Amino acid sequence: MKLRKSFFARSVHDVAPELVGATLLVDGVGGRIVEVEAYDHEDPAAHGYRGRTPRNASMFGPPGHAYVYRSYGVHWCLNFVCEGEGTPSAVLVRALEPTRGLDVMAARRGTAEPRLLCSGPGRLCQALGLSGAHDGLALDRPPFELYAREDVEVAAGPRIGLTKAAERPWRYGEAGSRFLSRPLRRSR
DNA sequence: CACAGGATATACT
DNA sequence: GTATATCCTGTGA
Repeated sequence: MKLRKSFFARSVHDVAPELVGATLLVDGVGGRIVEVEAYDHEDPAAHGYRGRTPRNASMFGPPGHAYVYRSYGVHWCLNFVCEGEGTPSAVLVRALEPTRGLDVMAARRGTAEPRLLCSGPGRLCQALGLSGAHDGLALDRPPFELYAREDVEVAAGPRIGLTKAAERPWRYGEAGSRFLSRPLRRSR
C-alpha cells in the first residue's frame, strides 16, 4: 500500500518507528527501510532548530517531501519532512535492506557486497542516485515510491554521531537486521 | 584504530 | 575574514 502525504503530517515520533519495514524506491531502485532517526523541531541536534537557512529550507516546507542535504561536504543524506509547515522536523533514513535494482546499486556504489550498498545514510543516497536535485521533491510522486511497512520487530536506541542530545533514544531499526549501519539492541 | 576529505553554518575577531 | 564543529565513509595503519 502506498504511503500518502498525510502519513507524514504527524509527530516524527509517531512516523519514525512506522517507517521501519516500509519500502522505499527511487526510479524503481531501493529496498526495505531498516533504520531511521527522528529529529523534531525542538531538538538542538536538528538542522532546523536554529532557524531557516538556504540549506534546510525544505525542512520548513509541507510534510511528505524530501529534505536532502550534504554532510561533511562529501555525502548526501535523505530525510522525510514530517509534521506541518513551520515545524522543521524530519526523519533521517539511515539504512535499507536492498531488494530492487541490486545491479544498479552495485554499479553506483562500486561494490556488489549487499551489506555495503545501503547501510548508512551516505551510502544509501549514492546507491539510490540521490543528490541535491531531489531536495524538496514530493514523496508520493516519481521518482519516489513509498509503501507501508511489513510487520517487523522494531527496536529503539540512541542516535549516532551527535554531541547534542545524544541520549535521546530516537533511533529506530528492525531488530536483528544485518543491514543496520550499526547494531541495535532490541527493546520491544 | 586514526584520519583525510571539504560544504555549510555559526561564533568569533 | 578566520576559526571551529559537524546527522560520514573509505583507506591505510
